[in-house]
Amino acid sequence: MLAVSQELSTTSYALLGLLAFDAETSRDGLTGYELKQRADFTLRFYWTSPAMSQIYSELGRLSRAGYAEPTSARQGRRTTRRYRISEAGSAELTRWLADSEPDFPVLKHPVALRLLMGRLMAPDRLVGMLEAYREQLAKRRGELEAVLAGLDESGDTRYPALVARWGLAYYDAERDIVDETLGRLPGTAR
Amino acid sequence: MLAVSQELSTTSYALLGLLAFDAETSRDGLTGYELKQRADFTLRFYWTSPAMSQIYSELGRLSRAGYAEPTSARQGRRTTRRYRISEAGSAELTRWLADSEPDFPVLKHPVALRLLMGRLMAPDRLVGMLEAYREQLAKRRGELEAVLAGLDESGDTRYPALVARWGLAYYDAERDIVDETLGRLPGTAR
DNA sequence: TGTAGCATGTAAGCCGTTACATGATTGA
DNA sequence: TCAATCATGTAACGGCTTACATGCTACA
Repeated sequence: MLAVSQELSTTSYALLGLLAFDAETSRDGLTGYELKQRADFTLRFYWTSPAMSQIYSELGRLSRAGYAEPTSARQGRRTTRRYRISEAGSAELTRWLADSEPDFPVLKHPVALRLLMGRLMAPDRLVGMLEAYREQLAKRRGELEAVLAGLDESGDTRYPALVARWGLAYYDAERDIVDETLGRLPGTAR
Repeated sequence: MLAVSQELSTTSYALLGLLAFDAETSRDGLTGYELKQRADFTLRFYWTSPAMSQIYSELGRLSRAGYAEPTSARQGRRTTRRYRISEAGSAELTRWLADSEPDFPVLKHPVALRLLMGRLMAPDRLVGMLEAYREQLAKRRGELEAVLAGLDESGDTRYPALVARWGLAYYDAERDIVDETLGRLPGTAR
């Protein structure tokens, strides 16, 4: 397909990046389903892991733009498609990384938002909310640690490992802030 | 208007929270324009500051739900509307804070996303990107510090102040992580 | 035999943005 | 008198989610 040079969304580039990484180790490419699994292991922590339906529509978009190449395989009356990054796709991804200026991160923090209105909450509810968040953080941290354990910090996954360490440090910082906030909460003698 | 009890979006509740806070100090309520300014001072750091057009549509929604009360004032051939939170709005906000479980925060981090694909970037471009981010962080931190300076840490703005400290600690942690990452980058003897 | 995991897709709809259109007030 | 700021809204559209529909494969 013809690539009418229109910028893709960041999520599209993120998925293209997963295809690019896969191309280095595998020959066959990825199915939409597999791509979703990779996204759950990486993108989820620093971006978003798109819904399955979006994965499929992005793969369609990338194909139409000529950045991904599908190979179809029949099985029964169903088609399984595997997608590989194309030459044009590699070039475009590299160009995007070289040219585009990253926006400042966007944080949507429902816990901090509620704390902002802490005056309208019962004190113990506030404490409970922060403690629940602390637990969720610990769980997330564990998941990310498991991801890091599967990465080679000096091989071809050195950058993903660097980002995983970033994430771990972020979760640790959040935990510390939660603890400090709990200590500063009025009426808590913790 | 009749309140058909349907949950609002988090952004709606955030704006309702700003109206609730205003009600404690002022009598007249806020215009959409003023609400946007409040959002830029608070919500921006932990959530998002909605576009003007969304502010107006949310105010319409809150009015229709009976959670906000507009007072119209003619001036020339134009109408200026001020919105106050209603009794029902206060009740609903309190209910939401008491009942709803906050989702885990969502972070969309374009810098970390690009670092993930660091292999495909020129080393000095990568360093430049991180240094630029470091500067943006310092700027944001300054803005938030200015906000905190206008808050009373033991009065009725104690919770906003708590959240501002949270934000400052977060920016500091990010700065530290950037520095550490720069040190771990291959080929940099910093 | 039935259910869990692999696999693909469409439709409807919400949230939020940018672009556009308009007008009032204040001060340089 | 011109620009900036205050002020309100509509239209078009993109990104993303949930709900829904469908089918294959392995295994308990």
